[in-house]
Amino acid sequence: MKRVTIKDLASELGLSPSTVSRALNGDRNIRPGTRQRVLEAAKARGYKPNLAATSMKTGRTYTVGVVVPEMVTGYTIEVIRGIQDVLYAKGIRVIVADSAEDPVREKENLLMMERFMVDGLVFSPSNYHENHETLERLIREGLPMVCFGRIPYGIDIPKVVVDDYSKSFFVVEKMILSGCRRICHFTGPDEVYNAVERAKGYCDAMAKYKLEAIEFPGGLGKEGGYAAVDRMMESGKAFDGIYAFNEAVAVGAMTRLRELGRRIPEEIAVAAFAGTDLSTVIYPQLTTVEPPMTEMGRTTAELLIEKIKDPSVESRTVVLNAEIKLRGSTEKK
Amino acid sequence: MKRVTIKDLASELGLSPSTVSRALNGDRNIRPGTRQRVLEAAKARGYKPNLAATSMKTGRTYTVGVVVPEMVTGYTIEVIRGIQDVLYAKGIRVIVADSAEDPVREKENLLMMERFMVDGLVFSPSNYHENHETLERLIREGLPMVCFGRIPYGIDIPKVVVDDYSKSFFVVEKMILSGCRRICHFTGPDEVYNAVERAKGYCDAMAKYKLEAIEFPGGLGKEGGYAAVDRMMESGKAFDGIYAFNEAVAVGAMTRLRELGRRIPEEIAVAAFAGTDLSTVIYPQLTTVEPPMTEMGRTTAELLIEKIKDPSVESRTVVLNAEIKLRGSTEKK
DNA sequence: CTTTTCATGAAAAACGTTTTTCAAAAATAG
DNA sequence: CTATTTTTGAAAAACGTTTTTCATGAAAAG
Repeated sequence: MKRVTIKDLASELGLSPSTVSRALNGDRNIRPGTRQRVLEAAKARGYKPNLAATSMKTGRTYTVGVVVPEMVTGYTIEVIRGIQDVLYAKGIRVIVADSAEDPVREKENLLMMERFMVDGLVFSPSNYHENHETLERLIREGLPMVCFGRIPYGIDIPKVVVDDYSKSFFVVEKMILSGCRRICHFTGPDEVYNAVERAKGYCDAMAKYKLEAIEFPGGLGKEGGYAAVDRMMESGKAFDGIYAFNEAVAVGAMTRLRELGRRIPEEIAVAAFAGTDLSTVIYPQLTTVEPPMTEMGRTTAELLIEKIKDPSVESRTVVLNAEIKLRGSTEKK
Repeated sequence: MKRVTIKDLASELGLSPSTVSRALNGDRNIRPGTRQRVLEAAKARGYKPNLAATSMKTGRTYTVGVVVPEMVTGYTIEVIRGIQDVLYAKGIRVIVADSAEDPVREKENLLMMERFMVDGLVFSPSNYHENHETLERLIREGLPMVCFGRIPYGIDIPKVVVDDYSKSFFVVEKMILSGCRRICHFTGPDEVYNAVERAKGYCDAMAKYKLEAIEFPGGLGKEGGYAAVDRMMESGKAFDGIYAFNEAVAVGAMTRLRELGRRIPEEIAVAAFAGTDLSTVIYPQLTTVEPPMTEMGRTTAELLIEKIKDPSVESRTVVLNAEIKLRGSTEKK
């Protein structure tokens, strides 16, 4: 089942391949009648351009890469869907690779995207300082790149983020206003930009109300949250609230709290940044700060397209609004 | 930052491009010393083959498409990771598109993959009878294709599945043996192959113990499970067990049961097919039948590679073993 | 030595486009 | 009508590979 080429169309219509190419690409140096004939024949014969040939000629591959630190939380998936929405609509192939929170794999992924000759790259680093050389080399060599969510440190690059700091501040403040006094923070890894910002927001909110800020490392996943509860207990201090780096940590914490017979939110309230569907399927439902994931993906893709079209555009940072969703884990009835 | 080509290497080494190509591709008509020199120069100059040019010549794009009915459950993501594991290791680009359970989008996705000139396609249909014409055309035109999980009806194609029927049978039997007598089934959509199989397994298990099989439509998501509980209540019959088509349906059901004050598993036990991480973060933890997702993805990818290499191989069906995980939602302490 | 075989590498064609250059035809101006 | 401009489309080159064909020189055989 051989694919029909531009030459086939040309000989069928008694035209030259160049004329057919012109007609197909909307070049204006062509008689409307001729264009019409070509377009009809193309449709009739089911002509589909050979992307490889087009790539060869134009130097573009019509492919972009997406490298993300993980792919298992609903969070990232939603962002990816947003990216795909925009790019697929433009006929651009999207290749996603997941670094599994491992900088070594992340580097491999970046190099793979380079081998794949992507026209541009969406990158969300596993942490903010690893793989800088690779990153800088790629940018220096002219690969258009946009970051979202987690971002690297000290690199001038377009990015799409939410305001981790102030949203953290506000959600902690809400907890305080609803009666919590001894709130601790289960932090994310130090190497994650957002973790640092969220911790700052927490500390400043506590400071505003002259409350003591206490942190326990919570990591990225539920195991971390689970363990952090134990460390919290061992500290000997009494707490009536936990603000977790993310949803998974919060869920792990809640599991442990339940095992220990603590009632949520009566004895201890729980809130977290970055909620997905998971927040509403657990009980009690989790109070969260929810970034607009799909929109984030869409915006990221648009920024990238902009950058691919004109690599000299300055690196914009788009800050999207995250919504605070108060739910059962902090709201006593 | 121009990319170095085979020609650059050739002129640098005083060889012809063809010789360089030979050396790079392990052709044996070349003196070991020459090959060595070429390989070293390639490494030194950072030569990376232009994939578009290679495609052009070989007719392969080194790209495969993956079309899945949804991408939000951990289920599909894990399978995708398995697929990526295998294909990325072989330098093949993986392009994933999500049909959002919509046959119209699904068709668009299939056509998009065709435009993208994928070398092969992994396909998991949203339901078993839509888009048959497109599917059959693609296969007829020689596109290598493998299905996993959900499968289309009446099409001879390699596939990777688990034994929905017997696993359903066994898990329902376990519920019966642990004391349940009045188990109902929250079914998946009739158009999904697996839903039909799972329902059969349920019915046959009930029949074996001379128990009445009663079904309520549960759909694909938690909303369906939530609503099904209400329909179950309205039926006026008393139930002490729910076997749900999938995890999301079970979770929806459990949410509603909790609202109604029913204790799980004491008053009513719950189990479901296809568990992810979600099963263990809810309370009580959910008894599930867990297909080996990543392995499923890996096997699917291997079958596809086989089919791409030799399109004439017969269509194998690989049945993987799913594990029954008994957890708190059925096990009374 | 000559002839035959073999190893090695050069030359050139090809893949399907896009794009530049150019020539012919048509339209306009004088 | 001729001269000039504009429109239209053909021809050919190019993108970076792979692959086929061919020529050369060296080694082996006679």
